[in-house]
Amino acid sequence: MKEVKVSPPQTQSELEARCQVLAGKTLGQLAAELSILVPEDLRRHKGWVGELLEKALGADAGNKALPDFVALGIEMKTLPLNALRQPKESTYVCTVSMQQTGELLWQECWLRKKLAHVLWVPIEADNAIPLAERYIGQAFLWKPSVEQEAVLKRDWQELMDRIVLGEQGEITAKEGEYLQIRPKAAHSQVLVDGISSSGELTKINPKGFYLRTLFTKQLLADK
DNA sequence: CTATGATCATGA
DNA sequence: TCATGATCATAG
Repeated sequence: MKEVKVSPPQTQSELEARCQVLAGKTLGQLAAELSILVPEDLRRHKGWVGELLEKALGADAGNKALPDFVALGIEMKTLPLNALRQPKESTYVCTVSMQQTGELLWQECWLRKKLAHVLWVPIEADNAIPLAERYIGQAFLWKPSVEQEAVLKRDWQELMDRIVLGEQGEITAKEGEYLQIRPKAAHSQVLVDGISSSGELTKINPKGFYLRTLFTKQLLADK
């Protein structure tokens, strides 16, 4: 089995056309076309669906800190759906830098850049459906509305303010309306440098920004 | 270790 | 039941 390589889309309409073709296929069909093996389940392959879709659409960013479709500046995210066809999980966006001290600008932050233009790909994710039989839905492009961006900016600023104050150890996933901060690491024993409230260097568990399911439900409803 | 891709699994 | 906190895989 040799994996099929898909070239990067050159235009947005080319990307949309590829999504049109994917919609209505199962993950098993798509994997077969690309000569990729379907795992038993996702327990030890949590990123498999996202990686499959990136390959199918020709994402070319690899694991670099760039949008998936570099030339188009578009980020791709899968949107796992439950049996009710509603988003089932929160969506990971990016890592939180734990040693910020000075001024932080929303206009320049990584999170805003990542969410500037997103291709959402809904995928059946009900665990009652075998992985290979799950259907791919109709993908849609999204840019934050003025209202959405205002809330994201507020959440981001409130959370980043606490990190600047050295309170990152106290942040829980309960904070934030659309955004939340949760652990993002191989396991809870992984530690990175952070700044404590007294300004000292301290070790803490890495964290990431996630979009709440409440928010992605809205996106799906509004599309 | 950091980035990418996320879902798992348990307590409330 | 469901969100929070924990965890899994891979590349560079």
